[in-house]
Amino acid sequence: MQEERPTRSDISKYPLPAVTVDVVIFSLINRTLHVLLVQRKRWPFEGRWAIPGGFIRLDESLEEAARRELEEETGVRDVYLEQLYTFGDVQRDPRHRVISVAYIALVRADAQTIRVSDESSDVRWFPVDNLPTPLAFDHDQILAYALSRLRSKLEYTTLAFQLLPELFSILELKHIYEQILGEKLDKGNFYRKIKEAGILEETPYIREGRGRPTRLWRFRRERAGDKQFVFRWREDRRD
Amino acid sequence: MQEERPTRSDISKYPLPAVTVDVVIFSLINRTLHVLLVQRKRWPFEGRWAIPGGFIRLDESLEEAARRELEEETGVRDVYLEQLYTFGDVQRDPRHRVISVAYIALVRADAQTIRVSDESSDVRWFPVDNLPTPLAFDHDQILAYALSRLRSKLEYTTLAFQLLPELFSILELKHIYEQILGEKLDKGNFYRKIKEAGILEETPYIREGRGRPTRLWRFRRERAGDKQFVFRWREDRRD
DNA sequence: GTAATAGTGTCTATAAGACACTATTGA
DNA sequence: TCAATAGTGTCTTATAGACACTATTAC
Repeated sequence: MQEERPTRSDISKYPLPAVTVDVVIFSLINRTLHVLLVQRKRWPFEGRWAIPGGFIRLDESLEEAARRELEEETGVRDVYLEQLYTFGDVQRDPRHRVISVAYIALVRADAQTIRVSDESSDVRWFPVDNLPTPLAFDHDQILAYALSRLRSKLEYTTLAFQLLPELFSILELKHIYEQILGEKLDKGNFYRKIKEAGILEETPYIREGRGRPTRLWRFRRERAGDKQFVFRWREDRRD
Repeated sequence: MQEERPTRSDISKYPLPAVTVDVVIFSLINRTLHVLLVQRKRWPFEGRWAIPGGFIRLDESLEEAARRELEEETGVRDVYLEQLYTFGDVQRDPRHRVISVAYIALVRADAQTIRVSDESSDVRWFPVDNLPTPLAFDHDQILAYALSRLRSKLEYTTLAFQLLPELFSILELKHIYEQILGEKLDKGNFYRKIKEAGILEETPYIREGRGRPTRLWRFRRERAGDKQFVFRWREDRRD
């Protein structure tokens, strides 16, 4: 397929790749981090599970395409959405040259309803530590990268709040951090640090449970946008 | 342009966007951070400066395309290259729908030679704090993002070494950090921290200058890959 | 009382920042 | 000698981590 390098003025003369948007959708289900996958009906990789996605339309931006996919799969709007990476190996789709712009979405616990599209035979949430591997295409790689990005961003952003309901206890928040980071955190240090950060707002609500009732808190959105906010747990991060 | 959502099986029936790879090429020239820009010959944005880039070929991966662009513009191979972000707003190119996968490249000081292609009337290095704005397309935005990524990654990676020659003094390294971070660093603290990090290897070489001669060091590549290496200067980063 | 969960206090080791000091060259 | 640049030492303060302790509920 050797050819003269096309200039920007004669786009239409040259063969074009297809562009898809794939969305790795995370949510917390039963206090465990899950990811939404769809099962493929058709060749190639029929029967295998895949990250939901689809072709981009010419009249929508990449992020609009990602939001559309997300809503088609989960019926959810207004979620946290972030571009992850663009995957473009020549052979990643056996049919055509397909370049995939991958996004990460965080869906609030319990907010989601799942729809099954006509392209996939099933749609299901999987715990991230028990995935139906191997996935279709290069989706194992995409998902692994999404998880690693999630872990590292958790340490210096308020991303964890995107997974929680409006009101939550501090120990629930700690539990999310432990889920995503995959390690135990010290309770006292967590209390200290989250309170010093000043990003939580106390509410008058109390939730009763088995032991001592727990205070509920709310995320202070206005503070999260402050320039200096960092909530770091470990020093050894590298994206 | 409403249409039925295409499935992965009938790619060819639907209109496709074009995909380009743009490479933001940084280098240190006279101890100052510069970026390589090309001046456009043709409509649109003729006369304006732009980030070098070009269309992707169907037989090369995204990174291969970026390396090819880089070599076409600078003649340089074996440089640090990292995918930055994919820009896909509908109206970013007035002629067609064009999706651009942007890369960052770091070219060693003094290694580069510039070539002028037939598409641009001029190619030139610009100091990052004195750019010929506005640039063509959405390239102001791409460049601003590239700079911010460079700044934040500098704090937790060994990226700065990619800009230095094989042998360098510790104060030269400090100078790069200051250039990219845009702030002064304490000399004593810099010496302490860089030495404790264990990523520099002393060489027997000494360079003479105006004042006291200075010891030259080498970057220990093997240590840079170690799992725990971090070289952080500030705590307030956010990508 | 005990089990269960929520929440606080405190000690210590380490790292960051400020900044003063010493060292080695050329003119 | 001084100017110029290279390099070291030390004090203070902020923070992370470990971990023991107290608090409030149901039974």
